[in-house]
Amino acid sequence: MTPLLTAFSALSDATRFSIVEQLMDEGELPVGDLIEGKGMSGAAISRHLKVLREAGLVQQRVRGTQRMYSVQPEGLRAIAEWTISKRQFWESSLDRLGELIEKENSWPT
Amino acid sequence: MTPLLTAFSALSDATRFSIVEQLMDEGELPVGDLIEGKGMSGAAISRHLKVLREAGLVQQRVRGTQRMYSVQPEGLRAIAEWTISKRQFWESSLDRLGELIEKENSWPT
DNA sequence: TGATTATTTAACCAAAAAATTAAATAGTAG
DNA sequence: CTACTATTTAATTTTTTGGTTAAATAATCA
Repeated sequence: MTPLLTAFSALSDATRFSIVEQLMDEGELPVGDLIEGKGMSGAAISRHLKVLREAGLVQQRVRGTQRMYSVQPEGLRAIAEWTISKRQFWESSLDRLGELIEKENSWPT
Repeated sequence: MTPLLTAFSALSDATRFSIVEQLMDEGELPVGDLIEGKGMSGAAISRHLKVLREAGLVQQRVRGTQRMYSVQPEGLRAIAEWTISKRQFWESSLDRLGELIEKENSWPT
């Protein structure tokens, strides 16, 4: 599977998506912190982390007895590039998007 | 499932992704044209189209005996918004991205 | 109306994905 | 070295996904 499809696939699961969001919000975290509040066994979270790792969305670092996880740009960049390359299909009606992007700062055509 | 996760899920399948790409490249097409070259039965393609429709990624229009499909911005916009809102995580190393975006045209912070 | 074309839906099956519990690994501390 | 903590891997089960063929729908045409 292409890196882009792998990234879409990894993010299509609610648990994995919430892990990525948490790492974006709170920065580098040990697995233990990622298990809390997900309503799932540590083993399940561990396997989700493996999927995210293989998709290039997160990276692992060893600190003593724990593994620290953080967001890795690679997988995300694949999505960003694709999205931007297809922007003609979503930028047309800027209604809600206007909240995020001022129209002065436009993309190159 | 949230619209964003539904969109990721819909695009994570190679066949569905290629349908979306084809519609973006060639514009509105009847189902028959989408079946060709996908190496799969029409019934299978029809079910993939249903998934894409429910994800808001494509729309259907009836023309006589055939259904014409085209890209719909909704689902795509969910991905675009999320990607842009998280750009700090992928814009850092602009190496390959520089090909798409001139640095003068930057996003608002 | 009856046949033809285009597409969807139904019933079914195999393969992949996601969860569980239990066992294995690895680092740290006593 | 032994025990403890943190996390991963194994074995197993359940659920979901994606494909198939056959039947159902719908519009058009002779």
